Amino acid sequence: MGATERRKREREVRRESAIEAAMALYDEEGYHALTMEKIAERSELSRAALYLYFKNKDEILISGILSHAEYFEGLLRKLYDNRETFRENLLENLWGCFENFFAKDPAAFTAWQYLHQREMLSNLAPQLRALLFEAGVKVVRLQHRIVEYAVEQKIFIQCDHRALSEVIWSTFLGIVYAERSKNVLSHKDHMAITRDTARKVLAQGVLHPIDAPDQAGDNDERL
Amino acid sequence: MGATERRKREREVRRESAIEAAMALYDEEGYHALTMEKIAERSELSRAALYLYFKNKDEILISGILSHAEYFEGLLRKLYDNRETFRENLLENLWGCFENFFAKDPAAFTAWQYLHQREMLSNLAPQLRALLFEAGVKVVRLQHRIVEYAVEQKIFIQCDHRALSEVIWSTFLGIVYAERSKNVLSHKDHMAITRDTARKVLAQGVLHPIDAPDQAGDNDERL
Amino acid sequence: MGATERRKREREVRRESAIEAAMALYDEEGYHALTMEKIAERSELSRAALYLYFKNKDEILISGILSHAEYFEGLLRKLYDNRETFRENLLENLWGCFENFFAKDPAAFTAWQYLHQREMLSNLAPQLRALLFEAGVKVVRLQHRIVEYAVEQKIFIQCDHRALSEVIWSTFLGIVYAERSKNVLSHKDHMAITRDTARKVLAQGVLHPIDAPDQAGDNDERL
Amino acid sequence: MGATERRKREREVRRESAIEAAMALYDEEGYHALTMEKIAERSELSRAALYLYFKNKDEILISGILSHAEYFEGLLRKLYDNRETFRENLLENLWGCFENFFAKDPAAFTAWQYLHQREMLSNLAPQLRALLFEAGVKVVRLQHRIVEYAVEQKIFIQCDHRALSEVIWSTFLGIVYAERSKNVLSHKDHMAITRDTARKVLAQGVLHPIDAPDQAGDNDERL
DNA sequence: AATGAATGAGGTTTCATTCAT
DNA sequence: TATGAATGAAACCTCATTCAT
Repeated sequence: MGATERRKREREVRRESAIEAAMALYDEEGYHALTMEKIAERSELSRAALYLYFKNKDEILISGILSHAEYFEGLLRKLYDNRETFRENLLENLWGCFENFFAKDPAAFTAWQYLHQREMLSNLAPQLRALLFEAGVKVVRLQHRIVEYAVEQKIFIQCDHRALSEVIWSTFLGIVYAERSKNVLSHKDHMAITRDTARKVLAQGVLHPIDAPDQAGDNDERL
Repeated sequence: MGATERRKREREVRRESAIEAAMALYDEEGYHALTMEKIAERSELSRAALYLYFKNKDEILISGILSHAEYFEGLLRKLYDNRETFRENLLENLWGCFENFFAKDPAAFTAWQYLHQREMLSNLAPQLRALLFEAGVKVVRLQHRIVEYAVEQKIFIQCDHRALSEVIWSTFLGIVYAERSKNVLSHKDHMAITRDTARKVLAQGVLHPIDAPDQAGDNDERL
Repeated sequence: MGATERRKREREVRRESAIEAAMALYDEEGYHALTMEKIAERSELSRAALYLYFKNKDEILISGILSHAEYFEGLLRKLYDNRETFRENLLENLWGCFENFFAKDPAAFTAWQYLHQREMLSNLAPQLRALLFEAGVKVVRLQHRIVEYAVEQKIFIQCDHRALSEVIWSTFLGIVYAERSKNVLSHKDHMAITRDTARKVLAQGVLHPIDAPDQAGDNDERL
Repeated sequence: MGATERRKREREVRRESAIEAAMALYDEEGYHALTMEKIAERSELSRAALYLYFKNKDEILISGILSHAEYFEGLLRKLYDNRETFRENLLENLWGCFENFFAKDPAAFTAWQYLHQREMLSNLAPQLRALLFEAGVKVVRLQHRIVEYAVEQKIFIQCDHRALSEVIWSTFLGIVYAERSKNVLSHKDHMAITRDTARKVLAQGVLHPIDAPDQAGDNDERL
């Protein structure tokens, strides 16, 4: 029994190490350069062993993504459950969820988004596609409900709440992608400024102008 | 002479058709599923013929991307050259450039952004990487200069112009990526609303509040 | 343990069989007709399996050549170490080394010489080129030292020892090449006579005529 | 008529330039790296044009070789016809023929020998093989007859004349091959010494020692 | 449970040769 | 006569996955 337990634990450890390896490789070289051999080497497992823990290559990446998504879902749920407490800070905190989601594992974040793209989903095995899809729906719904509340409460500007929800997410997503291609011009140190600017711009654009006169000057404090 | 001319024209046509095929396939199945065989089949050329027009697979995609980028650069340059005319409409028009860039060939737009990602650039042949990089630098610089002007002229909010430039671009980029993954939840018809909302939010967030009291109400008209 | 050992042995056997196949094919059809498919077929391995044992095509051939070269080096070293014992028989024994080197694996001998040609070396992957080059330098040096000793000791004629060394080798090499093109005219049975004649001529040309009067008559016995 | 003549001449010029290109490439990169494209480029003809002058790739090389062989045959024939005049100088002059054959076009010489190898001959189209074979037989026969005469006349040592003929040729051939692989160790300037040594050794080994006492000292003058 | 070995399927690229003009 | 264009055939190599042990 103790032995069975230990076995299970060990199994989990190895699964985890495979996932980590896959994610790191995805981050460094991209999806199309991911090979079982590299994953095996990096995780110090044999290539064949990977098939003991995962049905196929995609499952490795997707396993990692899904557990990461659960974490994200947890963050959003907590925010939603306490929506009444946060009120004016809802945008700030939603943005914080995204940052958190990203910061915890940037590669998993990117992979999550990457695999959700139409053309990637369509290439996946149906079963994996379904899993990913479901997870996506869950977090999007949750996020929409948060924004819906904020719009109803006139905390955010008045408009279609789903659209607004997408816009907030997109702003964050765009920043991440832009950073991902910014050996092109900007400097590392510039990224922090960019993100900050994004938050500011978004706050000014999204938050309902309760006290119009104050707006311009106060932005920093609100978000 | 006519013959030589016709030959050249035909050659161009076939190059074009290969590029189109590659782009369409990229759009449908993603970079990693792109094969010479599929490109050949789709463009009704033989696999070997493709090598008459391009040195290798990546060059096909990148050729398409670069000519598309030139178009984009043209748009931005025109905007920059006429920046004094546009003034208050600079944001609207910059966003319009992005929309235009995207609308003209969504697949090429996506490929452009995709290949600019760190891990993709690093996997490219050095020569192709250089081409792509250069093209990227050009448009980014141009865009930065436009925003720089708008910030100086107090048309946009006061802040680091490069950061603001990235934010505007990121917002658009994020929208595109979000749409690209939205079999997940939203409907086609919803996308229009989302984009519109993005423009609105961005305008409110970016444009300098000249007449603070009017601001909230006027946004719709301005952008 | 036994299993690991057996695995290793099996691995060695298959490597060997691939090398043999490659060498036989080289012998029959020449370097430029060598293909992985043929090697695979002949060695009863799959094409992919060959890549388990060797990095690429050339490595197969060169592996065979190098181990063959080591054998040759061993022969030369033994001769050099016992040079004082052999003395008058040094030429005979040097020639014997060549014969031995050749006889043990004629195809490997030919391949060795073939790949050492300028134009072939320059087409090889740098790493393989280096290996081959090194091996070449080793045996040439050793051979030069043997001849150097014989010249110093006035066993061979007085002249630049490196040049003389080359000449002895060249005579043997030339015979091999000539035989290799002698479906042209001669008969198999004629080759033995030719080789014998070569030895005789070389002995008469190279050995120092200590007792001039005896020389002509004694040659046969000496070599 | 003049026109026809001119055409023919032009044709010949282009054939020649193709052959030269092929030979130069063979020399620089080896047989297996020879491509029609490279030949075309170097000879400033189009790839298709090459097929107007030659039936296939091998024919280009072989055409060059054959005309070169005719030159060699001429040299040998002259030597044979004047054998009675040359007598003691027969070896020297035979060696001279070889040197001449080689010096006039080293690449063609090497190609000649290379294609005569068993495995190369067997890969050639039958018709080309026949041509090459015939040419080979011609020169070998001639050379054998020269040596036969010298043996009969007791100018050369007494032994099977065909074997001796091969040995002389082999010595020269071996030198050429050895030089061809001598980036390995020796220096350019060393080659002259080597060749000279070869001549000396061969002379001492082959010429009949008419006046035994003189032999050792006189070698240099005789050859 | 674990893994070294094996491989079929498939990818990119090259090239001798043909053909339409 | 000359050639740009085209391609079938084949080469090298890779990799996800299976299998025997």
